[in-house]
Amino acid sequence: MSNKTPAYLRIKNAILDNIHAGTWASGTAIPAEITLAEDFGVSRMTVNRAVKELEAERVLERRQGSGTYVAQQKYNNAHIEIRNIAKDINERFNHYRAQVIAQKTLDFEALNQPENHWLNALFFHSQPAHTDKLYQVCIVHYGDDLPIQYEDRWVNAAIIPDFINQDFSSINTSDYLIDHVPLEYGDYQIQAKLAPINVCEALQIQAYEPALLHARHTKSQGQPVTFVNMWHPGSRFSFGGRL
Amino acid sequence: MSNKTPAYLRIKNAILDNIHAGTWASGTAIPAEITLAEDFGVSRMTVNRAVKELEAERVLERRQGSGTYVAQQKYNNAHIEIRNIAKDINERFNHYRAQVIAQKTLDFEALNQPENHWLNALFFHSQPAHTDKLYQVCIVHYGDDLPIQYEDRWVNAAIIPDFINQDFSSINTSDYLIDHVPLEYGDYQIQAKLAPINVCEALQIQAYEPALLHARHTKSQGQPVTFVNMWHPGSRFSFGGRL
DNA sequence: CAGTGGTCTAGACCACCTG
DNA sequence: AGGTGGTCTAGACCACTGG
Repeated sequence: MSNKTPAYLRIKNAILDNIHAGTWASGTAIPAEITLAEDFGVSRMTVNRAVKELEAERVLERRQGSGTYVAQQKYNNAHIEIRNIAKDINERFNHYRAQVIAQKTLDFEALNQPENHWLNALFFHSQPAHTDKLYQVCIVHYGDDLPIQYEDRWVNAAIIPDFINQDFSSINTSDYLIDHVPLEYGDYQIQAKLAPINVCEALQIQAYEPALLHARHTKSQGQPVTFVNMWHPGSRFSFGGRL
Repeated sequence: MSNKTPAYLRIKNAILDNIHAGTWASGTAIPAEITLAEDFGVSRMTVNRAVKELEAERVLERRQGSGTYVAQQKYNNAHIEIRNIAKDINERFNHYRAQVIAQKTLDFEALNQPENHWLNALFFHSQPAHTDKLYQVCIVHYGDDLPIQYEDRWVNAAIIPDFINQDFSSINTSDYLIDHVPLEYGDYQIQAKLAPINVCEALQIQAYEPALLHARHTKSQGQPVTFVNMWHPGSRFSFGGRL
């Protein structure tokens, strides 16, 4: 009951609820800042923050002098596609196989361990609630029995509670996520790095062999859904595309 | 002041200037919000906006109760578009400089050397004519005197005969190409690799440090125009973007 | 023109970190 | 305990859009 949740977050969620429920359809204008401020009993600056953040997350679009509109559902416009490693490997190799290394739940207590604080920053504004949970899976993807990708993924349990019960040696994590949530926003980073020891071993590479790290953070309707580190052996993997 | 630029932008730029000038080094704390507010003669909320945006841009890191710190600067680049390294570096660093390492012409005889056969495959269907020529340029791009990119580029002389006469320490190769030929198609590849010795030296990195290689092949009206290898230090460069 | 978002103020209370 | 960022208020003026 007692919400120590910041007002701007309550407003963001309320707006998202309205969008999700279909009350505010894509392309239509939502109430003006001043109206929302009155409705929620807060100052306009607080509403402004909520709306501005949803704009940054591409849930809303604002036009000065005109209004604030619900953004159109966006398809994948030729940016980095959400790649499916299973399909990619099947295109280039004869045989694809996934080996699940770990599959576990991080509860409130685990999230409060210092080594997991960076996850809280990504998922829970650094302040996990007692009910917050993350699922973690580590999967090695093989092409013709050669490791191609080490996938280290965290998933917000509140959004996809059933994620942890899947058999990811037969179901691809990306496929499962795409089927169960509309992924609408994310950022990624691609780096060349030396991989940690355990990753090197899983990928069957030497410690000094460059690895290609593809990290991605994905949100759906303003909520962080998943963060994933995808490590690839530099010698067996490259990232390609067309302009 | 009667400047038309918003106060929060002036403050952002002032902070960036201090970082670029080295006054505020990576990892050190910058003045508190209230201090900056007094210094700039604005309210704390205005400073808050400036600092919060720089945090979102990963220029600063904030810790509640502790302070605001200059983040480890890491170069970031979206690789979807045809990017201009000069512009990118100018956005991120104070000073951009290009050093031309080599600039030469490969004639029919040179193209028939075994070590150049792969170029023939890319440009001339493996069968160069006597009149076929390629230009080659090697350029190191610096941000604040730190090497960010080693550019090794080959250009089809038949399409842009005047390419070789340009001064690429002042003109960007991409700019020149875009201005002189309609680039309509290309493919790229991104790899993690150990760079050749000469590239390591030019980039001022150790031989075992992973490098991020971005290779691109561009065509215009069905004719191969340019092939380029762009090497980046893994420690100072990453590709990033949004979905 | 009236309504909207863009920006800004001068305060305030709180949670958190560090000495 | 004192300083820091996190949040919030109740106003304000401006620039822009639309009818």
